Order: sequence, then C-alpha cells, then structure tokens
Amino acid sequence: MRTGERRPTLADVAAQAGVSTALASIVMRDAPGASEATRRRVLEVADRLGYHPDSRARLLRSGRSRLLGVVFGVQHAFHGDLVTGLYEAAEKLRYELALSAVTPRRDERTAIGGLLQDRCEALLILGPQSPTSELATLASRMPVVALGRDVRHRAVDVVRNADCEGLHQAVDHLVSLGHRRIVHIDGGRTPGTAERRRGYRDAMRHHGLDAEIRVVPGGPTGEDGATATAPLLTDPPTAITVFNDLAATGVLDALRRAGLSVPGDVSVVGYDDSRLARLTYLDLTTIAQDTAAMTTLAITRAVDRIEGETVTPRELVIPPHLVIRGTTGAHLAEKPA
Amino acid sequence: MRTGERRPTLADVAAQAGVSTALASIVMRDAPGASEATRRRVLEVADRLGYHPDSRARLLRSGRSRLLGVVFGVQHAFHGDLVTGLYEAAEKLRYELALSAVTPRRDERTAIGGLLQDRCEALLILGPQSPTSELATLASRMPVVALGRDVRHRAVDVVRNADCEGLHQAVDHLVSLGHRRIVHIDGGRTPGTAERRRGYRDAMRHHGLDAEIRVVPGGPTGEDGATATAPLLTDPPTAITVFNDLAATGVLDALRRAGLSVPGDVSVVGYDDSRLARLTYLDLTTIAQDTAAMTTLAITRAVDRIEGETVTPRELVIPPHLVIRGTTGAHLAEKPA
DNA sequence: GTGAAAGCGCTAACAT
DNA sequence: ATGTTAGCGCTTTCAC
Repeated sequence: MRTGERRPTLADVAAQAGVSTALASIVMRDAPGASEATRRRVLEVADRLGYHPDSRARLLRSGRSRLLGVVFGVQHAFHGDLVTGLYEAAEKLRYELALSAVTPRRDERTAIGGLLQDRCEALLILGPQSPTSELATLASRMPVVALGRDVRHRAVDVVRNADCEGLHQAVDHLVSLGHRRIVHIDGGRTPGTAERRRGYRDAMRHHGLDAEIRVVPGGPTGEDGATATAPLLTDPPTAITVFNDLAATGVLDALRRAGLSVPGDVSVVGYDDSRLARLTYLDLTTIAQDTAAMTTLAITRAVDRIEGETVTPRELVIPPHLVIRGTTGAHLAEKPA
Repeated sequence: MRTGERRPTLADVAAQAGVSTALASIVMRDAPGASEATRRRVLEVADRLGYHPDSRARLLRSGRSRLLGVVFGVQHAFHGDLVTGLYEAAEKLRYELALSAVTPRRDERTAIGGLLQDRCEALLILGPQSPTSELATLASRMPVVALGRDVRHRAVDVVRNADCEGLHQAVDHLVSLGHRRIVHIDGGRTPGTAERRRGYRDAMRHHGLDAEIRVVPGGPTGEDGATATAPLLTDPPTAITVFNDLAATGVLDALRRAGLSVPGDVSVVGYDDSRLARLTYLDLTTIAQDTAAMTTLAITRAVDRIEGETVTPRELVIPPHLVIRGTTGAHLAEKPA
C-alpha cells in the first residue's frame, strides 16, 4: 500500500547496494568512475526500489537546470506542431522542456512567471503577446527567443516564418497555372498581415501584374474570410490568396454558396498548412511553415545564448514551402474579349 | 549585461533588506510573522532585484511539491480545453500543474517519466493509452487519475464523459424533430465506441424504434465518416448520429456531394463540440462534454487522494449536453407510402 | 574505484 | 517580530 511509504532516495539505493551515495550518484548519472559490477548492482537496486532521481535536488546542487521554458497557446493547433519539434530538438542537446500554457483564463505573464520559478535557463515564447518592454526586461535576465512572431528589440532573439516569401510562392504557383486576376484577402490587424500583403504585392509586380493587384481587408477567422469574399462575387477573380487557412475555409464556403466551383471557377490558397487544410473534404492548397527548421533553430539559439556564444543574426527568418492540394487548378481559358 | 550575473537568491534579498533569510522567507511566502514595515521593505528589494523564489529549493525543503503532473496530447484540441480547466481548478486548491506532452515523437511513457522526476504528487492522464498494467504500477506509487477514458483497475481513478447518455440525447433530439430512420456511424476501434453505440441502441429502443436500429462501422477520421456514408446513399435515412465531430464532417461532405441537403434531406449530429463543430460553415449540432465539471472533479479527486481522504466512487461519469446548431432540422413529411 | 564531507537555496523548528 | 540552526536529496570536490 502507498500509505506510510516514502519515495526511495539515493541514500536508500546506496545503502541497499552497499556503496556510498557518491558512488551511487555516479552510476545514476551514467558518469565515468564506477566498476561494471557496481554499476549493475546499483541499477538493479534502483529498479527494484522504483527509484527515480529527484530532479529538483539534482539541479539545485549542480547549479544548473538544463531546463528550457516554453510558453505556448493551448488552443493553437500550430503551437502543438512547434512543441513537438521543440521536444525533439531539446532532447538532442540534452536539455529538458518545461511547458507553461496560455489559456483563455491564464495570461502570458502568469505562464512566464511559473517558468521563472522553475529556474529555466532560457525562455521560448510561441507567438508572444506581451508588450515588447516586458519581454525586454525578461531578456535582460535570461535568453528569450520569440517563435513565430516578430519582436523588435535587440535583446530578444526571433525565429519566424518568411511570411513575405510565403505569399510570393502562392502567387508564383497561381501564375504558373495561368492565373492573372489574383486577389489577396488579408488578415486585418493580425500579426503577419503586413508582411504577407507585401509578399503578395511584390510577387504580383514581379510577374508584371501591377494592374491586377487587389487587396481586400479580411481577418483571421472563417467569418472574416466569408465576409471579405462577398464583394468579390459580382465579378469574381480567378484566384484568391487568403491570409490563413481558417479564413480560407470561409472563402471556400462563400464561393460554393454562390454557386462557384473550386478550383473550376476560382482557385484558393491558404496559409499555415493547419490540420484544417489537410482535412480530406477541404483539401486546401496552402503555404506550410517549416516547423522542423524553426524549432531546431530556436532551441539551438537558446542553448547558444545560455552557453555564452555570440550569435548573429538576432532574427532568423525561415522560408516556408508550398503544399499543393485540391483547391488550385489551371486557369484554362480567359473570358473571350 | 547578463554575463557574469547571478540570479538573486533569498540571501541576497535578505542582506539588502537588512533582515535574516528566515524573515525574508516569511515575507516571500506571505506567511504570518513579519511586521508591515519589514514586509514592504523586503518586497521592494525583491522586486528591484528581480527575485523569483527557486521552486526547486523551496519544494525540496518543504518535502512536498504541491505539483500535479498532467499528461496531454498536444495534437488534441479537446485536451486543450481540459488543460484550461485543470489550471483553473488547481489554482483554487493552491496546487500547480506540471505539463508533459505526448507528441507523435514522444510517447506516453516518456511523458510520464518526466513528471516522475519532477516529484509530482499525483498524475492526471488525459486519454491514457498505456496498458492498464503500467498504469496500475504507477498507481501503486502515487494517485493516478485518468481523464476521458475508462481504465479498469481499482487503483486508478477515472473521470469521464457519459458516452452512453450523450448518444441518448442525440437520438432524443432527433426523435423530437420527427425523425425515425436514424442511423449511427460508430467509431470503429476507437475507445468509447462501444458505449456510444450502446447509447444509440438503448435510445432507439426506448422510443420504440427497435426496427429502425442500424449501426454502420466507421472510425474517428473524416475519411471514415465519408466511407461509412457511401452505402447509405442509395436509400438515405433522415438522420445520422456520428461517433465524433471529425467523422461527422466527412459525413456532411459525402451527403452534399451526393446532392443531399443538410438538414433539409438529412440531419447530422456529431460528438465532442470540438472547434470544428463551431466553425460557421459547418455549424454542426453535437454533444458537448462538460469540461468544467470533468476538470474540477479530476483535480479534486487527485488532491483528495494526496491528502489521504477515502473517496468513492472510483469512477466519475459526467453527463454531456446537447448543442443544437444548424445540421439538424425537423423531418416534416414521411415519403408517401 | 570508492568514500567523506560540504553545500546548492530554501523552509521549519526552535530560540530570543 | 526577528534570528539561529539544521537539513531536504542530491552533486561535487578531494581525499584514499
């Protein structure tokens, strides 16, 4: 029974194995300096006792925590992908992750506070929302890496997606399919909007389509997408690039309700390659962020900072890539003039 | 500059405030036994130094961690809702949460191992997948609460949704709208399938619709839903209850492709009230699990176990509720006989 | 290869 | 109200 039992400590293991705690410690840490026989004996006892080293005590003594704090939004599907990559990258460098979630009822400041108490050696913040000044204060005490969102302060490292290039790729793809009348529905006041819009404009110009440039104010939600689509229905373009996948679903819905077929009449490109985009019945062509690269770089950056390396540049901008699915198709014939 | 700086310790704060560490500790813990003046002075210094108590040392010394370990699937949107509730419930009881994620590349065993090292006093596992035997071993060492999935072992507490009742509600709703030909597409080998199927059958019998009972083998994904719908299209029922929301989206898609309107020709009910169901363009009638109740009870249960209370029953089954949206409507006329 | 002893930052028990 | 002392479980010298 559990009652009355105490968790076994290293001293218990050492005693039962007939060695000093120091030696037992060496074995448990897999450090050099113990004979094969001792090693086996100690491990056997530890296993029998169900011993797990107390990371608190261990880290307290060794002065370091080898702990990287991660602040993420528990509602953001995309953050899930990032966390997956972060675990993997951290493990390779023998660091651990301490997760702290932002929820509708738990703000970023609270989430960060928890991690500070855990003595993380660096902070990785996914889509930081705190004012730059607060992040700067933090960054004066420990390395801070912002993931997926720009933070303009010289003490904060940033790893983010090349939004601009993403929209360039979307437009390139559509142009290669024969489209010319390509509209962009932007993200309203959502972070990243400006850069994606700029990517669209640049790309259109690059293809000599200056005259066709048309940006419609939108937003990040499905309804934003649907609303923004309405005014386009009287004289629809042949293709639409949308700020993100969620808004793109609204666009798709609005188009289909209006009797237009996708991609027959109109092609649509989203952004993020979220779970949504992959749903069979949506099958949305989209721009995927390179989460593997982003997470690896973020962890590497944090660890480099911890270990005092000088690193440049402060801002790492990772190119995304196009994922072609079923919502884009060739624009075969121009309307007869 | 950060280099060369050391994090301030309680001793630093105490020294600068001109008091002993014990007194400073009292202030930081907000414990009784310090004068108002001292309190103010210490807090002021702590703030100026950017002092954060070291939870490791604190907990090491006090022998308890007041830490509840939470294992969750980072990909599961529903787990996000649960984590939100867990944070809130834990805070009320002055416990903290240690999050450990299961990802495509990090299995449940690894996730649990991390928490054991953190000296959590109990484990809350969302949708546990480990074999019962492993959970039982764990439970012999510390309180273990399984959330959202049944675990048949006397040492493991379970807090879960009343799947059976959920489908009862779905059928009741459809019957009240005049439906009689109601099909259930089940979840294949997904946990919970059997109970939801049973709920459907019971409810149909309860309404004297024994002859109409029809269960189609399905699964948890959108494609499963679409595939399961195909054989129904030759002679479609007037309503379909689907194992979960994701599969329901596949059903919706298959119906619409076949030229059937929802809810005009066929009504559809999902399960989970996931983010998906709430999307404007899906607007899916569904069964919502009561996450607030589930999380509160799970935390309460874990804490009761920690504090040695005797608690019954081992298994807490929480009734869900119907959320009526746009995919269900009245069945107006039976086909002329 | 192994053991003895000190101490990480903090809290608790006991002084004063 | 405040200070002193001991020690949580571990790692780290530094002996042997």
